[in-house]
Amino acid sequence: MDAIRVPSPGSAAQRVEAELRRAIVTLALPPGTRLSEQEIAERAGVSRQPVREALIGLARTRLVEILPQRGTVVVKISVRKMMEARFVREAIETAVARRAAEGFDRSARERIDDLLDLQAKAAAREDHETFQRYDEMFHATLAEGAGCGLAWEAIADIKAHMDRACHLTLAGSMAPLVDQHRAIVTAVDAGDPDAAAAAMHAHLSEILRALPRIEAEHPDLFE
Amino acid sequence: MDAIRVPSPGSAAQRVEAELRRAIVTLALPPGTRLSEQEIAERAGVSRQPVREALIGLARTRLVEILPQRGTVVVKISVRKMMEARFVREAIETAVARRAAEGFDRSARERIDDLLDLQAKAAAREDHETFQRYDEMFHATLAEGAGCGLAWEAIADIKAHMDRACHLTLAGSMAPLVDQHRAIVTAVDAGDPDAAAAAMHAHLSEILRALPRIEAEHPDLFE
DNA sequence: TCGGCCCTACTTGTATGGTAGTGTCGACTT
DNA sequence: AAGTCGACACTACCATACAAGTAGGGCCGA
Repeated sequence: MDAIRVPSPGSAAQRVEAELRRAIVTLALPPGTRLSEQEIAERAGVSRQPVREALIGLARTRLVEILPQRGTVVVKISVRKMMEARFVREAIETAVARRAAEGFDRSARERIDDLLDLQAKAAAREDHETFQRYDEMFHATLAEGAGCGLAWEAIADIKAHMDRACHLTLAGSMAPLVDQHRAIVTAVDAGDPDAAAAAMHAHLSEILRALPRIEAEHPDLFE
Repeated sequence: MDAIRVPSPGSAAQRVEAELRRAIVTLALPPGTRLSEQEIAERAGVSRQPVREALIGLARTRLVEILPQRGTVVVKISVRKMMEARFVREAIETAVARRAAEGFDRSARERIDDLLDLQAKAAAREDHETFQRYDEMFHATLAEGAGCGLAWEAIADIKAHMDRACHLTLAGSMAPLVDQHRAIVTAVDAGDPDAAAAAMHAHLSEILRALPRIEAEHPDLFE
C-alpha cells in the first residue's frame, strides 16, 4: 500500500533526507510543522534510526530545528537570515563570476548551454521544480567551470535559507531569470570580469524585489 | 580507568564529534588514519550510534570520508581544495570587512578588543591551540558585529580544509597575525571599507606564502 | 607454481528495546 | 473557583542486536 518499493540510490538515511528536503523546500511541509521520527519512519517504511540521521542532516543546514527531548519542527522562513544568506551568496558568486570570466573549463562551458536550453523549456512549461533543479545545476556548473567547485558546496548550505522563498516567487516570472543567466554567460565568454560580476549581482538582487510581496502574502510562513 | 566521567556539555554525539574534530585538526589523527566506529566507541565509553552520528557530521565537512561497508578514513590535505577554500573564504570575509566598516555593533566591538588581547597573550606563550581558538572567535565576532553571523557559519565548514595546514604554519609566526587583525580593526574603526577589505585580503593571503614550505616538509600529509 | 574459488573476519547500515527528560492535562487542595 | 501538585504520554537519545556487504587469505585444482 505504501509508495516506495524500489529504493533506488544510496542509503535509507540519504533517501529520507532527500525526500524530506524536497518536501520542505516545496512547502509541502510548511514552516512550523512538527516532525515525528516515529511517523516519518512508518511512512517511509524504514526504522527510526535512518530518519534520525536524516533529521540531523537537515538540522545542520537549519531547515529543521531539533529541540532535545521535545521534538523537531520545520523552521520558519526568516527575512533576516534570508538577507544574510543572500549577502554571503552574492559575495561568493560574484567572485566566482569574475574568476569564470578569466578562464573557463571547456567541457563545463558546453554543459552550460544545454542547461540553459533545458531551463528555458522548463520555464515555458511553468514547471517550478525542474526549473529550480536546472537553476541549481547552472550555478554549480559555473562554479565548477571556474575551478572552484567547493564554492558551490558552500552555497548549497546557505541556499537552504532562500530556496523556499524562491519557490514562492517563481509564479510567473521564470523567463527573465533565464535571460539573466544568459547575460552572465555572455560576459564570461567575453572575458570581462567586471561585467560578469555585475550581471551576477543583478541576478541575485532579483529576490529582493519580490521579498516584501511574498512576506505580505504569506505571513504565516515567516517568523 | 577511562577518563571521561563527567560528560559536561551537550549530547554524546556532539561531544564525540567535537573531540574527534579537535584531534583531526591538531593532527593527532593524521590524514590517512583509519577510523573504526567500534574502537572509537570503546575509547569514549559510549555506544556505536553516537559515534556514527559524529562521523557523519565530520564527513559533511569533508574531514573524513565514509566508504560504505568498507571503512572511514581521515582525508588527506588537498592543496587544490585548500586553494579553493581560501578563495571562497576571502570572497566572504572581504565582503564582511566592507560591511563591518560601514557599521559595526557596539557590544561586538568591545569583545573584539578583549579577544585581541587574549590572542596576543596566547601568541606570547606559543600556545597553538588557544591561539587558533581565539582566531576563530575573532573572525566570528567580526561577522556577527557586521550583522552577518551566517557568514561565519558558512566559513566554518569551508575552513575545515585549511585548519590543519594552518596548524602546521603556526610554528613561530603567530605575532604578525595579531597585528594583521589589529590592522583590520583599525580600518573598520576608521569606517574605510576599501582599507578593511584590503587588510583582510592581506591577512588571508598569508597562508599562501607558507603553503609550499609545509607541503615540502610533510609530503605524507598531502594527497 | 600459478590461477581461481570459497570462507572468514572485518566494516558500515539498519532494526528494535529501553531510558531520561519535558510538556500537558487532570485531580486534589486551599 | 483558582492555584498547585502529580501522574501520564510524548519526545529525542542511547545501547544492543542483527543484517548486508567488502576485502583478504587460505585452500583446492589444474
